[in-house]
Amino acid sequence: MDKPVRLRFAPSPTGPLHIGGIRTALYNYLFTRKHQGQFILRVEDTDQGRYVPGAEEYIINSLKWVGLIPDEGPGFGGEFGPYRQSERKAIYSKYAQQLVEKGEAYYAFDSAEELNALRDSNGGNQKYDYNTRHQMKNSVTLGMEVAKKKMDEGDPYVIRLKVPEAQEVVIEDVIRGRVSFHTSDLDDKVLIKSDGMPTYHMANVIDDYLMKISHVIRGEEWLSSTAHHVLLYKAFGWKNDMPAFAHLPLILKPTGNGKLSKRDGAQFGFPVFPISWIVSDGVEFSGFREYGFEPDALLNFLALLGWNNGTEQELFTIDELIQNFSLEKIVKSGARFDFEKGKWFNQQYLHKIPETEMVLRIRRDFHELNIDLKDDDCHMIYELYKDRVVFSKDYCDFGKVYFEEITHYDKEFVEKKWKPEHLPAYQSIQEIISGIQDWHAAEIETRLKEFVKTGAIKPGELFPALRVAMSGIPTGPDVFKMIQFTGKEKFVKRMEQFIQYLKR
RNA sequence: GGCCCGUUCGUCUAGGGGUUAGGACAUCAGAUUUUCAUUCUGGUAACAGGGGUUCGAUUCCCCUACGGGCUACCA
Repeated sequence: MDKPVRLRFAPSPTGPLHIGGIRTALYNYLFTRKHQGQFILRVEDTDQGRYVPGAEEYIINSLKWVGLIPDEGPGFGGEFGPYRQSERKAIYSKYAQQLVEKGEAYYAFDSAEELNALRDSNGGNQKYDYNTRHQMKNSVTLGMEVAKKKMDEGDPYVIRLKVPEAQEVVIEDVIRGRVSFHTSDLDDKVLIKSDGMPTYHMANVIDDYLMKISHVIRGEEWLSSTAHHVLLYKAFGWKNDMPAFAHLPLILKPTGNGKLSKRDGAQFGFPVFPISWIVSDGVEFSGFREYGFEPDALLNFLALLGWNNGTEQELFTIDELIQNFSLEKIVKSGARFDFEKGKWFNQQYLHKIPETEMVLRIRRDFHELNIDLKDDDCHMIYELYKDRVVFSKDYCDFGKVYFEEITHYDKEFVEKKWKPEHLPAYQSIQEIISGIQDWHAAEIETRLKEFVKTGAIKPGELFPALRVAMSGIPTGPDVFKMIQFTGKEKFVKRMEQFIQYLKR
C-alpha cells in the first residue's frame, strides 16, 4: 500500500550551493537508495531577480563531484518534467485559477506602499491575514466583478491564499514529531507574484504533488512555512497525497551565532562550498574539492553532522551509509561545523587509497608544477610522507622541496637552535656524507650515528638541522631517507647553501 | 516583539528512570622514534537552571534561561 519512494532535492540557483545543501541532498539520496526510490533534482528558479547565471550548472557539477547523481532532473531525463520551475509557469497559473474558483484564494491589488502601511500599523506587527484582508484591496472586498475588470485594465495583482479562520494545523514531522500551528498566526501568503511567477510555497506544493513526491527532506528553515503548505494541500484536496515531512537541523557556524553562511568560508579560513565558485568580478571562493577533499570523505563527514546509526562507527562507505540510514536517527538540534573533524575524515580516507592510485596522483600534481617525476621518485615521496598527509595534494606540497631551490629557512629554528660552534660539525658531516659510496639511508644513518658518538654535536641539534638544510623546515620524515632521496650531489650543495646562510 | 524548534565533555554525538554517563575530533601527559611527525598508552573534560512526578531523574512533565529558525510579491 506504500507509495513508491520519490524524493526531491530542490535548490534555488541563486548562487553556489553550500555544504548544508550537499548534506540535504545526501540525506535525500541515502533515503531513496535505501528504499529503492527515485532521487530527483528540481531547480527552483522562480525568483527572476535573484537568478544567478551558472548557478544551476554549478549545482549539478557539485552533485556529480560528490557522486549524488539524480535519477530525474534537468539534463537527467524523467517522466515528470520539466524540472525547472521557470518552465512550469503555465501549470502553476492553472492551479492558482482553480484555487480562486474554489474560494481558497483571491486576487489582491495592494501596492507596496499599502502593504507597508499595513505592516507598520498596530505597532509594526500587522500581517495580511483573515483579520485584515477585509480592509485591503482584493477580490474579497472589491468583489469578483471589479477584480476582473481591474485585471482586464492591466492592474498588477497577486494571488493570495485565503487562510481559514481559527484552525489548528498539524504537521507530523518524521524527525520532530507532532508540530502544530494556529491559523491566527498564519498570513495570507502570496501564491502567484505580480510577474506571474509562483512563490516557493505554491510551486513547491504543486510540484511535489505532480511529481508524486513521497517524502520531503529539507532544512529546518522550512518548518514554519510547512503550515502553509499543509493548508495548500487541503485547499487543493490533495491531503491524502501529502508527502511525509522531515525537517533537518541546520549546520551552525563553528563559533559565534547563527547558521553557517556562504560568507563564513572567508572568515574562518575553510571552504563552505563543495567546489570552487568564481564570482563575476574575479573573486574566487575555494571549494572542498580544491582544498583537497576526497568526495567520499566529505560525504561521510557531512552524514555524521546530524545523524548517526546509534553505534560507535564513524567511518562508513557510501553503501554502508545507505544500509544504515534512517530519518528517525537524525539529531534534532543544530550542529556546529568543525573543520578539524572534516580533515580527520579526509586523512582516514586517504589511508585507504592504494599506493598505485596515490602514485598516479603524485605524478599528476607534480606534472602541474612542470616537474616530471620518475616512478621511483613517486613511490619514494609516497613512502616518505604517507604518515603525515591529510590531503593528497600534501605529497606535492611536501615533496616539491626536493626539486625546487630552497629560498628560506625556518626562522624559529635558526634563531633558537643554531649555534656558531656547530659549524665545524656541519662541515665534517658534509665531508662524511659526500664520501659515502653505498648511497642508502641505512648507510647514511650508520655514518651519522658514528659521528654523533664522537660528541661533536648532540643528536637533538644535528637531525633537525639536517632537515632544515634539506627542506627549509625542521619537521619532516626520517632524516636519513630524506638525505638519500635528496641525492649526494644535491645534499652537498644544500649543506653548502645552508652553511653559507648561517655564516652570513 | 510574535510563532515554531531545540539544549549531554570545547566540538560532533551515544545512552536513557537506578550506568564508573560511552565513543570520536581537539587538547594534555607518558612510551616509542637518539629529532619533528606517525604509532601506542593514559588523562582532563558534559547531562543549562529551578520546580514537580517518583523510593529514585541526566532520562518524564512544567517554568525560566540560552541557542536556532521563520516572521517578503526570497528561496
